[in-house]
Amino acid sequence: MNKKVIIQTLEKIALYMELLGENHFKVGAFRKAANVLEQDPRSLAEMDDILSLKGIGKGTGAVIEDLLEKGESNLLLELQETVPAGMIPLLEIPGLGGKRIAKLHEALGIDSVESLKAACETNEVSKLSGFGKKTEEKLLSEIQQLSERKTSFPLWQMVGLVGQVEPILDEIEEISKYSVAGSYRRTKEQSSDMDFILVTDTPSIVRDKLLNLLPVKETIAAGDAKLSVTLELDDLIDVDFRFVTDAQYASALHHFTGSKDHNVKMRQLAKSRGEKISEYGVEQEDGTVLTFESEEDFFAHFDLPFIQPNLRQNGRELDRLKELDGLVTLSDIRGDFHMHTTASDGGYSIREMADACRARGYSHMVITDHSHYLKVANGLTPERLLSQLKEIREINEEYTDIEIFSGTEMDILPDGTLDFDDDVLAQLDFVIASIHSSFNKSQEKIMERLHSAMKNPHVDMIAHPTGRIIGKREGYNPDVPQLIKWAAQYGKLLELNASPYRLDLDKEYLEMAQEAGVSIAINTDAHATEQLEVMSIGVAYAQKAWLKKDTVVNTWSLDRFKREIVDK
DNA sequence: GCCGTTTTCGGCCCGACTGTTTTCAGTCG
Repeated sequence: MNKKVIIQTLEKIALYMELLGENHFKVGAFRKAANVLEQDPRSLAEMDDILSLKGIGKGTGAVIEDLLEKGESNLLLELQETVPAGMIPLLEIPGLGGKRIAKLHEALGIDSVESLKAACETNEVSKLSGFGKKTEEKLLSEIQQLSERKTSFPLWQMVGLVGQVEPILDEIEEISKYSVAGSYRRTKEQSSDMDFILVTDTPSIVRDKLLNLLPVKETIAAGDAKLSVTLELDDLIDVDFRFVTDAQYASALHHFTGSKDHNVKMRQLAKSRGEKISEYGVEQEDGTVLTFESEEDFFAHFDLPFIQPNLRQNGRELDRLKELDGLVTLSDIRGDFHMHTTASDGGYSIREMADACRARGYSHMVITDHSHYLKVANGLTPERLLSQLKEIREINEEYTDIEIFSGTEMDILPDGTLDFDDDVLAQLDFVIASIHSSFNKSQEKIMERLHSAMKNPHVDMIAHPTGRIIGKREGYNPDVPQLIKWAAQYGKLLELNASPYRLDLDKEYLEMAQEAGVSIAINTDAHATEQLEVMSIGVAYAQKAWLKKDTVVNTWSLDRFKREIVDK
């Protein structure tokens, strides 16, 4: 038995109970128990006190004991007999929750999306009390859209979608100030929708202008406090606009930035002090509502330091306040060690990349074009690489304010060999090894390839270690914990690729790597000068993983980088 | 279902909006 199975079982039980219309606190209790296990860093074998953890009681404890003893849960088996599995997707239909689904099941025997569709079409649903004609029509249209609509948007896509809305907000003069909120503001890998806080004294005017100016496909809700719409941007996406006054802005921004768990924690804290947090401010015991100039002031009111949006995750950030000061920040970054030039598939010359890095105030950088195996990217042959090295040495002489190192992003070939011989690698300052081919081989094979790169004394770093493209492809599924062990053993760096397409390694693994004493390099993998800017996304993501300044190689001084990496 | 340094019962974060109702339940974030 492993912890994942227990967590999944508890979550499944919650799901089935929800479908039965069970009390949502009861449903929540199972979810909470799953969450408690998930948040506990220990493995199952290390947890001798599992049944006495806060949040795990008689009911959830019995499920865990069942699983430990026989590998299955009686409760889940019973639920699965009562509730047809086809009902689970019903929860994805907007407007349907546990109560209504339970009612549909009980009254009309609805047990799947298909049977719900049929019941709507024969107008049986609108005959039920609590359901009406409008609801029936809405359900039909939602079912129609169910398969067509995307439910999550990767960060790289969100950057573009948010960028399509903001210029329209800039146009509306009645909006004095605005900010994007929600999971996008928290640098989440994927978001399901977009949230904006708008400051205005005339919400109804702003609402009407938004409805006119935006590509609205459907209006979900339109009140004086909020407007919810489905927009037809590059994709169909739901967007929430909240209208607040200037005084309410900080509280609203905090509230709608979330995460939900973070907010729950903050509210519990407020409650323990006799206060009440809402999106409009902090209500005192005498009923007066305090508002704040900024989120900083809001946190300060609770004697807390500013907790930046990307750290507002599962609520445990409130227990890690001591770590806040030591986290890596963008201003700590002194260099970028993975970028391409026109020599392979980049868009700019060495000089242009160097000037862009100087403009960012970096003290050092590494040029790392692809190696010859990667034909599609015009990878460099050994000859071209060595001639580039000469060129870099010469250009480097011209600059006094930045040190340009010569490197490569070398392919690890499908058979596990490396794309350059040791005598070539020995001449370079910095060697990245990456997998760009044969993704679909067994994990064992992939690990053999990675191990062969790790063992090579000239290799300094493994780039984008899992090969994932967020929301598009999984990558090559390496055994990352093992990779981290090797990195510690052989003294190699692992990359946090800062591209919003990648964010690879994942934050969970970054935390594990830091724990194991492995140093991380945050790199943009820039193929153009403007892509050097995604460093800020990389750093924000590193903070989500609680990476300390010293863990991140990019914060090291030029001297230390030379000593511990280049001259190693 | 879980929890308790006011509690072993009665809370559990809080508010907006809609549709179906005649004052509110359900859903959502």
